[in-house]
Amino acid sequence: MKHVTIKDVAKRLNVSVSSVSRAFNNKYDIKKETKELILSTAKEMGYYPNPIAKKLSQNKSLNIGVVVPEFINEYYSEIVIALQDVLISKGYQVLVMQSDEKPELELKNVETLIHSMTDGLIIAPTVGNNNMSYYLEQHNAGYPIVFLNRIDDSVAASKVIFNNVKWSFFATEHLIRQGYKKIYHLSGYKNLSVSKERIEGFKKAMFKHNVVKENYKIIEAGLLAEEGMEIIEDLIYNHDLPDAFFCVNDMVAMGAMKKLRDNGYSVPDDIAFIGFTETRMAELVTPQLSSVKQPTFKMAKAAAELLLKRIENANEPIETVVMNGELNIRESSINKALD
Amino acid sequence: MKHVTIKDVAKRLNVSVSSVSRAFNNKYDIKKETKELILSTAKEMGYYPNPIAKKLSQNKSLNIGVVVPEFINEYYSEIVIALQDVLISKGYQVLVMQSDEKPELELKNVETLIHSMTDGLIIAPTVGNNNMSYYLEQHNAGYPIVFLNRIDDSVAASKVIFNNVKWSFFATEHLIRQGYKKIYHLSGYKNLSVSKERIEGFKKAMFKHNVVKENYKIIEAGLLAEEGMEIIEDLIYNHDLPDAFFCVNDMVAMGAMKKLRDNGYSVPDDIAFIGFTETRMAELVTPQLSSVKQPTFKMAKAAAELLLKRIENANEPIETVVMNGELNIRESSINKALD
DNA sequence: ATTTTTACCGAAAACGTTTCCGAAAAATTA
DNA sequence: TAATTTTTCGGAAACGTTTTCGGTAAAAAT
Repeated sequence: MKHVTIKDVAKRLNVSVSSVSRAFNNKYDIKKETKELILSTAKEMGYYPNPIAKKLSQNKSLNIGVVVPEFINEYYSEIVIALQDVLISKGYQVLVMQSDEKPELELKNVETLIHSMTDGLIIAPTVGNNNMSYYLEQHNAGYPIVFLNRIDDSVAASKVIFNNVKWSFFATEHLIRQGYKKIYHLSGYKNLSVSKERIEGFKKAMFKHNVVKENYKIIEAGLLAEEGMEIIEDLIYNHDLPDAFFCVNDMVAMGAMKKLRDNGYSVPDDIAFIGFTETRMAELVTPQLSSVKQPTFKMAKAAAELLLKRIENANEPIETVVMNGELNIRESSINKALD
Repeated sequence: MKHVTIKDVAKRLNVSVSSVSRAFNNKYDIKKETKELILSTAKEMGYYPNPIAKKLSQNKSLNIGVVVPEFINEYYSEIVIALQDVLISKGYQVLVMQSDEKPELELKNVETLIHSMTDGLIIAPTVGNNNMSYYLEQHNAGYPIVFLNRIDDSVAASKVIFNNVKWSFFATEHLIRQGYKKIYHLSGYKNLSVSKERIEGFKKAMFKHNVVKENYKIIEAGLLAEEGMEIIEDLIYNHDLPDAFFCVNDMVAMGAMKKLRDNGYSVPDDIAFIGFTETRMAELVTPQLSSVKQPTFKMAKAAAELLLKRIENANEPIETVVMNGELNIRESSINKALD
């Protein structure tokens, strides 16, 4: 596997390497005919510029780091795919790493990526945000970072977030309007900013509609189907079931629904459900699950573009993009008694 | 963002750059004390070797290309995650690209990866395997490639495949043993090798148990839930429903089950189901879906290791690894009439 | 005491590009 | 025709490493 280099094609044509370089990056002065001659014989010789040499010479890695908590679930898979779409089309390579919801691993990954000379970083931080000070330090030292989700509004860096408060408010209000009186929220880990925000939206709806304290409850479940199932087991054991559940995400909702069905309850006739961060499975389960759809692709695209702007111009002002979603009402939250 | 280079630390200590290099790659002769001195002041100065320069100098990119049809579904997400696990731990970076089941895009991705100087490639080829000759040409020219899934046994290259024939035989036989008389197979795209193999296993079971032609059928569905749903619509319209379905994957099975439930059929009482390539959702749907679990992590690990062996030693003989799975029987395929 | 070996280190070439600088050639102007 | 400008190109430095080669000094062997 001997590779053809720029020198080989220069030698073949008796031109200088600079001319060959010029031919490939139509940037500098070069005669049209020589350029075409160079390009055609280069092609014939099977020459492709070595990107590594290019990176070294230009002091740009054209690599971008991405750190997500996981990408086994649809949400972050879609995020990663969308990020790749945008960044690859701009000539970048994308290095994806998972933090696995572990702050130490996340920090290690970020350090690895920074020391690997990535030109910038997009990160969806995990729960323990002790690392944030390090990230901000790097950010302020001029290393471009864009945050995606899971981040407090106060952080002085570019970020793309979903309006969790607003849409969990809408989701909850929808349950109230359907006539459900007793509504529980199965929340995510409470130190996650998205969990906090969804709790806030839930509470807002309760306050607005004057639901009394006895008729709502916030229970910390987690993000996994199993965690939804466990909570339901407890609630059944304690004879403490509401009319409806608003769940932090679809997986928790599906786990909870499953456990209820297995215990003879019917959804939505006995208990209604609405999820969050819609998955494709929402339409495939019975009953179909109502949920809030997030504009994953748009969010990732925005994050990528924000990052590229900061890479190209270090003085680009920081920016916060807040995205909205849509409420998809399906069978699981429709109160037939309303008709 | 000025980076500390090897020269900076050499200058600071009045040693040569070669000594600093030696200190970092404990390969050549260097006195223990000087090495430690260099390492400690390097750390203090915040020096990290520039991997790009290292790659150029060593003529190794330490990059590995991975091409999968998609990674929005669990299966390839897990594959990618497992590949990354192994390869990153060996010091490689992984560049993942999707072919989106489009042969042209796949070819383009592979070319990009090869020209990006990746040290090797792991690929799960998509349907139109017109590209195979190009891949084999590169392979024979000394570029290390390992194939994963979706590939004919005849291809003279290293590969890791799942024993589809055997396990679809087992899955089908399980349905027969449960007493189902009329069994249809919803297959994947017929030009995909995995589809062909699963069809073969299905047929084998039919022949072994002397099921007559009128009592089985192979219907090309695809790989998506929607495609499973469409087929069911047709079958209902034609009053042509069997006792049981063996589906090419869980998504098709879930789509089909959904459509049947919506039309008043009960699973498994009216019609039984078994899927393939188990997903986490199999346990969350009602009834829980029987399926064949593939050892995703093991398969990816094997592929990564095969590739690394070929990268380290070009004369490493090619190897075919055939993996087995497990049959997970759940509610969807249990015939209550049997008791 | 002399020779030989060993341990350690520096100089410099190499990896394959880009890009600055200056010069030759061509085109334009006077 | 001479002078000036513009176009085109080659030489060489630079990017940050690794690694070969050779050399010196110290240690070991004779």
